[in-house]
Amino acid sequence: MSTLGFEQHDHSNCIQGSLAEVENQCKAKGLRLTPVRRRVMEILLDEHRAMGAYDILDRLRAEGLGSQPPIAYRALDFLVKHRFVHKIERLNAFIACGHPGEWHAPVFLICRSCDTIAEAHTDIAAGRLGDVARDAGFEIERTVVEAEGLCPKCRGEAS
Amino acid sequence: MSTLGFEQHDHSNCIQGSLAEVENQCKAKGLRLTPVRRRVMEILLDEHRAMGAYDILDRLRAEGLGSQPPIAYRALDFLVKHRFVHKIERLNAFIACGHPGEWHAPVFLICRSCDTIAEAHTDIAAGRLGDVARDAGFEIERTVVEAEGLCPKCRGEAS
DNA sequence: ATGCGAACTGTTATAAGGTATCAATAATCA
DNA sequence: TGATTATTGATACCTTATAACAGTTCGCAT
Repeated sequence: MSTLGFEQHDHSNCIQGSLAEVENQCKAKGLRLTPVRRRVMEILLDEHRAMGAYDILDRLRAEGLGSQPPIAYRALDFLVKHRFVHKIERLNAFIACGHPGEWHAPVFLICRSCDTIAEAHTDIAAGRLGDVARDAGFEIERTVVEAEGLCPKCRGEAS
Repeated sequence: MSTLGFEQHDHSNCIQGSLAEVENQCKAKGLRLTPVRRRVMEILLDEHRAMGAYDILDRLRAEGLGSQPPIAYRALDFLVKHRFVHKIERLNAFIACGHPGEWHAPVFLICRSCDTIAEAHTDIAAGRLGDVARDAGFEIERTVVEAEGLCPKCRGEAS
């Protein structure tokens, strides 16, 4: 189990590292990290928060990289498909993955107060969810696991 | 742990029972189960599947119970708030709860082939998700746990 | 190097999901 | 009964997402 997101970190380093990792993964798998896709990845890494597709599109538009919804959605589809980016279903928003490319079933902890999102990894399908699926004879292909609540910082302030 | 949804059952009985349960819960808690709210609950019980808000609105409209989006969304907000109905975030759709009113954190198993959805209950926050949250110092208030894959029936057919 | 198929981009149009606002009405209770 | 609150009705609007098709670029086999 590992968690990222509520701690401080060297962000410029994290951007470079993640981007390099995405590039490596693409090279290794023969995927095309085109300028739009690369830029969407960079934007999400840079902002380090969940962004709506139209927020991303606004930034692309400002940079002359495309101004219509399909441009952003197609890039996001690619990045999500290859697990470089995750979609937060609860928020209809997208966030850069903390472990790009590695196989994992992510778990998100969403703070309703400060909107920070932590991404954790644990073999959730081996836990209760796995029990439930096994019991029902259900074969899991993808999971959406999101918890909403208060992060450590906001918990402290609320009390 | 309990699962409902991939088995056959006496549906008219299940509708009556659930509706009676909702009525009881409302009476007990002093909630107003108005005609629109009651009808939305009935529609969802009747269809026994995840429905979009606009699907529900179409049925309300046909019955003269309101024709504009807020009518449906307000009724759904009420039903979701009091846990008589759940929202499936992955599908932007709503489904009648299998255990109306009881406290629970639902888990959904969504079949991508036949669109059937099973609702299971397990104390998921006490499992891996709980571990992750505890580790991060995060206080969980709500959870979204949805698995996509193949139900027993479609698994059999696919092989 | 050239031509072919597949993948990607650009563009238009539109579908689907959801909310803000304010006026009118109905229920609750002092 | 009158004040208060919850609910409904209606208009307008915003956000999120996709379909469809034409044009372009890429990668590869000849």
